[in-house]
Amino acid sequence: MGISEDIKQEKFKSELSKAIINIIYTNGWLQQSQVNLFKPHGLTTPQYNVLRILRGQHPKPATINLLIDRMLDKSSNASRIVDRLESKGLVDRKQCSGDRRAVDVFISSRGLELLKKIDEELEEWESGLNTLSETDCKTLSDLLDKLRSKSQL
Amino acid sequence: MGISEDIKQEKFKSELSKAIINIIYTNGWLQQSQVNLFKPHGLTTPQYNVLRILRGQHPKPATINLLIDRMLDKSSNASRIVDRLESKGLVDRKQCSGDRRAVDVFISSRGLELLKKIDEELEEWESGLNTLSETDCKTLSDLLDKLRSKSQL
DNA sequence: CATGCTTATATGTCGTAACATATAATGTAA
DNA sequence: TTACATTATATGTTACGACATATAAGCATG
Repeated sequence: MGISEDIKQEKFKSELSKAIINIIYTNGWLQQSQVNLFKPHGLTTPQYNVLRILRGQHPKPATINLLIDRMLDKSSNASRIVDRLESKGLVDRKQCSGDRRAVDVFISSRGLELLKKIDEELEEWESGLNTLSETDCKTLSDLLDKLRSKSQL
Repeated sequence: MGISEDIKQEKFKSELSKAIINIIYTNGWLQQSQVNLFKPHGLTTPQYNVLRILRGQHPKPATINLLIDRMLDKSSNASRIVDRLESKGLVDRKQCSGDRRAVDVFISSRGLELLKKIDEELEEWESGLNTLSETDCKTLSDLLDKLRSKSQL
């Protein structure tokens, strides 16, 4: 049971090409299982990530700019993601006192509760992923680092 | 230069958690560099993938259903992706003779030319990624397979 | 053949990424 | 202080994934 069976492709152009396809496929597999975890709680992955950043700041607020900085995929859509969290009552938005251009975003108590519940499930989820030893994990991380290192892209 | 520096996070909950974040980050890094390659040619990644499937069938057509089957991320949006390829003159759509519900999609000669050009660039791109040995690539693929194996997700 | 089920495709909605532009507040330099 | 650039956020557009529904054609069973 490897990538070959999973995507029903026997031959690959090279070992590198196979490894790259495997990274992309494994990423999809990971993301999908997280989506399945968030969905019953009415959250998307980006919404969960924003909530987590806000909890990291709690009880201090975060500006939209701070959210953009911290979101791994730095998009300029933080504003709309906060819109949706706000309409679900998971965050509050107030005009920033110091800078009237900026907006202070706070996680609400409902947001904190939801996050707590989800994070317990995430904990279980990760402990279900026990197929790799510590050494395996380190090797995997090192190889990924190496793949990205000093290549001319 | 590893994932720690890249995402500016020193501590991770576990080696597994670090490896997972590394997979997601590396995936983004790979996807982005492919997007940069396709963009000058006016193609998105899904559009490129559909074109490649069509070339695999050439000179036979593919139905929308076949495209859905082969697209790694099996969405039901093949129809709209073909719309966009058609409006760029890269594919042709004809009603299927045998089954009037189905549609035969063909890659056009312009589509074939474009794909040829892009694939030369992809070749160069992959050969720029020469930081991993054959053995490294195999180990990496094996570890990813192992991560996905018989876990209870 | 008529009825109903299934299949192939298309279309509509929502949330998102990526990108461009708009607006208002702030900072700066003459 | 006025004019201009910059910053923070919001909004608009396009393409997409995921999902639901619509429509038309084929199939199957009576």
